[in-house]
Amino acid sequence: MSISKPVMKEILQRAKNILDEYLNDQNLRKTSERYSVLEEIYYLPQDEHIDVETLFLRMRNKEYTISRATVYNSIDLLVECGLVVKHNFKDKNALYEPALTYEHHDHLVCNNCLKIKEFLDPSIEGIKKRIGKSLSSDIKNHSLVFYGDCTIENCENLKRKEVAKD
Amino acid sequence: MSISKPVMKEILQRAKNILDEYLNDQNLRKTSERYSVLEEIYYLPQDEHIDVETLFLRMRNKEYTISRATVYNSIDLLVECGLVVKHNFKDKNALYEPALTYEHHDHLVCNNCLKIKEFLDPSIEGIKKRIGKSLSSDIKNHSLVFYGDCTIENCENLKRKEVAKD
DNA sequence: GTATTTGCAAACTCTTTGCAGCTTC
DNA sequence: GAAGCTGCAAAGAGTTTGCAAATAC
Repeated sequence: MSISKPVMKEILQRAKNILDEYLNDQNLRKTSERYSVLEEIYYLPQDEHIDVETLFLRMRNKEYTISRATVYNSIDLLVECGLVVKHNFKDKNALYEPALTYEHHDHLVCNNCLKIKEFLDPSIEGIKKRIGKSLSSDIKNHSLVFYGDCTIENCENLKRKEVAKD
Repeated sequence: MSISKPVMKEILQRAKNILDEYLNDQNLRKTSERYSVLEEIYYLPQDEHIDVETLFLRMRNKEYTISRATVYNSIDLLVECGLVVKHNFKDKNALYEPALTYEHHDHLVCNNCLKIKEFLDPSIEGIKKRIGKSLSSDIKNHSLVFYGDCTIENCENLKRKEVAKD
């Protein structure tokens, strides 16, 4: 399920090529910031998603001297050209992940520890087809999120701790 | 598919009873604001969803003298006790709808006119069961949203208009 | 009567905007 | 060199918080 480093590099290269092409087509400039943000997001391990602030701080702690505004701008551009996926999970900031790395997948969020797991179930495609037909829509993409309680593992109940009053 | 007025009243009454019970159980107070917000949300026609600001203004334009903060508080409480559902559609404010009125359903958002349609497809339950088992989670609820382009009707391309530069 | 809830305004968080200076083409 | 992009700080939008006054129990 996880991806080896050489394969990872290859995927990142593919992503950069797509970005090249997109920037060319749209007559936009190839700034180093745009490629850095792309890289940073593509280096995320599976099951990990990142918000703008964390990404900004992480890049600042490295050699980059990027600004928050540029992170926002670049990330929007990457979402637009389909290289990055944006998620709006319930009661969380917007979270981002690479679009090309892992097969298309959906998400399960634990109500207690807030951990996010990924899964894949092909029958969602059937629903998509049926509904697209019956509601006259050319369905381009979807977001499927399950919310539940971990039944095994050390689920930490972060949320409950937060809410606890004493 | 739509609900007659007498049935509507009955559903609202049922919602109020559940709220009564919840407030009793939690030792919270039965304030008129909480019931007014519930009512206002339950009066929404099908396919309509409301955000906090619109709800606040709508109530202010009626006989109510509710504050924004109270709308936020009440609505959170109603979500907690399961009477109201909160949605985080892509690039939209949080939107709310009644939980008891129509059968559980999912949503299709048009990428262009931003209209929201509702649909029902039972096979989502199968996916839920399978994934809950394989990822060891007691899945309580889900959010399924399709994003597409209307293929018929007068789809107004609101979004494209907004983005247009000339 | 006491504790909770409300209303208001101020604070906070996340995101966008305006603009001078820098970079890409 | 012109247009686009960046960085910064300030502004905006949506939401939360603190506190005095009002209300439920």
